[in-house]
Amino acid sequence: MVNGRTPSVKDVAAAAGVSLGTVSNVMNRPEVVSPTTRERVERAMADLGFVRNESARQLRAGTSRTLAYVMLDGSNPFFHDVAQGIEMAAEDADLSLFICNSNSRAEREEVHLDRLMQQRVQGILITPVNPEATYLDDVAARGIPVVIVDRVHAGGTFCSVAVDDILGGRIAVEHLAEQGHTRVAVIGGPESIGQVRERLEGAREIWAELGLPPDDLVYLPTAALTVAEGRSAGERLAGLPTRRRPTAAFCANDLLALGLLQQTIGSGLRVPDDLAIVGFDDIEFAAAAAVPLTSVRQPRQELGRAAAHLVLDEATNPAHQHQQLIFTPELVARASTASRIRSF
Amino acid sequence: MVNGRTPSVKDVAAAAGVSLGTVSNVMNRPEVVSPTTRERVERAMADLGFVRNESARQLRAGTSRTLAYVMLDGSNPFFHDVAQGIEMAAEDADLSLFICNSNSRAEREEVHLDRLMQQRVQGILITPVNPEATYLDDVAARGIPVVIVDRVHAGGTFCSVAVDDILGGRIAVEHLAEQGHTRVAVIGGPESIGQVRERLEGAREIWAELGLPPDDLVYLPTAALTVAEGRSAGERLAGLPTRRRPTAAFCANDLLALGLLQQTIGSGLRVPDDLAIVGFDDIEFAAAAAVPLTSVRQPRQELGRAAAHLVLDEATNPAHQHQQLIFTPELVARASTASRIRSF
DNA sequence: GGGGTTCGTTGAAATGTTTCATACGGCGTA
DNA sequence: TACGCCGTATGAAACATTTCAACGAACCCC
Repeated sequence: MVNGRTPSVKDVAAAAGVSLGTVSNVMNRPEVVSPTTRERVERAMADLGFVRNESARQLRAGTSRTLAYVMLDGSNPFFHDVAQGIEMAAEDADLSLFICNSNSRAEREEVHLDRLMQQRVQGILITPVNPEATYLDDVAARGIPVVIVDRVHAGGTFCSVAVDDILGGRIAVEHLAEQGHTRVAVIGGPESIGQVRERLEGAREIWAELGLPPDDLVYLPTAALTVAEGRSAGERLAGLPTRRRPTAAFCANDLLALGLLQQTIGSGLRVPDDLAIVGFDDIEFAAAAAVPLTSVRQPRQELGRAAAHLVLDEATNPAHQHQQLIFTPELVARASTASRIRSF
Repeated sequence: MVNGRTPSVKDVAAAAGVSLGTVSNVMNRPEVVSPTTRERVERAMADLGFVRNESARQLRAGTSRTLAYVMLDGSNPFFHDVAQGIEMAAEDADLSLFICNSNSRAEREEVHLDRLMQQRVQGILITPVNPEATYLDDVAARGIPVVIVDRVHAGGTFCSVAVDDILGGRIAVEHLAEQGHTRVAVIGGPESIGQVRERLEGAREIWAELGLPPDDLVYLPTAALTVAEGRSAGERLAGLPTRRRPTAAFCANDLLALGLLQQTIGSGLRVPDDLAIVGFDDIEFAAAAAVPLTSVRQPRQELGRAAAHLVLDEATNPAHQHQQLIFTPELVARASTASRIRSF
């Protein structure tokens, strides 16, 4: 403790009667220092309550021990599962993970990136508001490895890890068609979000391939991917004339689907009998809904883990090559789409 | 950019034809430098792509621009809402927030704290595995402000922000009793978690005060506060002989309640008619459940915000006094406990 | 025209660590 | 005995920034 100031290596060295360099060696190359002095130094550190100053270490070493993840929406559990995957990989590499949340606002994202660059983080994982934003290129240009998570960068100038969202949309709607639905709602928005665009696109693709009339795939746009917007979409759905009303809905994510589910049941309709519902992401709460939700599963933690490995490779391997990892989504069928023709 | 190295103030100074100190002034005291030189320096910074090195700044200044929150369970949305409250307060103070997750493991918590001390964060907010752990005292002893979130420290040597969990347990069970329930399950665990202990304690207290027989308050312990454990508790509940089976359940948090809700509905029983359910925390998914969940609301974001203010006060105000802030929980009644005697 | 004041800029010191070339002492070998 | 070697320990330099005392120039007032 000494006179109020937090002790430095210098204080430890003085207390142990050795030089600065030796104290540093005890911390970084314990094998080169003799057991007796090492013990003496360690005791001095304990006595003084010495804590290494990471800023000084980093300044000298030029490298930090942190990774960062800038997530798109902190209120969506999906991103926390991704973060957990990153965290595990970071832990294995003995790194800390700095988690930021842009809340889907580009200017917030930019502020975070700026700070992270100042911190000289080893690498940045990001689910960007817009993967083509030029400030992402600026970050990469400064030599900081950047990996896009849950999106693909058109230019291919970053690594990226994503799920095939078009395929995800396809299998969701194909599943509904297989259950005999011939009038289906697709719910999601805003279309400025790439994931949304592609999931809807996949839905339309397969609908056309199945030879079903385009008008029977009803698009209900939403302003965000939230539970509240899901409820509101449910109200609009209920307001449609019976002849036009879909018997099934594909939502662009699980939050929407949960909101829709709630609104539907609350208004006295039955799921799946009156309305079948498919979500996307397969967050934990999807399975836990009162009517367990059919959903398109993304390998959430795996996504994060893979992204972390890519960013570390770029940071440490001079021969690193950018790659675009695409995972395959998988339909998890649950009660919310249980067949209406069960006895067949 | 220059020769591969990232440019420093020195490079900027050379490019702008001024001294080191002037560049620093442009960044930290723009008002003292003349408009023309300032503009010249700013252009040089932009041209070179200069990014201030935060480690060096921090080393010299002795103070970081970060707060940290060590949360107890990253899979519980409650803690993310708390984090969001902290984040907003941090943003107002122009600080970054470092979020860590101990996953309820004390050794992980200790590792995080160690790293945060090395980073010289301005303050640490923590929902600890055990508020009496000695390593928390060690952190405080090194002069880093520590605030306990969602728990109260017995010794009162830290600030803390919490909700009155005993009261929360009381109002939950009182609500059920008011609805006419005379046999109630209380579900939660492990009891090593202080929040759980107190919520159960409050339940027992009010039960006794209402003069109801202790045996009719049935305790079902769980191994964790998760959805899966909630389901498992539901199975045990269903397995009880009809005469002994409670008509209502109070769960120590919403995840348990959601699991219980799902299991109950899945097994063909109706909520609230066959089983009324009260949760705790009032996370967003509580309202969004297919049968909207009655829950004891904690002011989640407010908790985080208040904690952040306390930690900042301790960091900056020499006259700081430790305080224990206790918020009052509030019952939010929804369909999962809608009265069985509605027509009265 | 000299003394004082203000404004803008400078240069050096200081922060806590790591690294690296160097020094030292003891020991085995020629 | 001289030499080289090995295992340890040392001290100084370097990292990028901030801060602060000091300095020069311009200006104002008697």
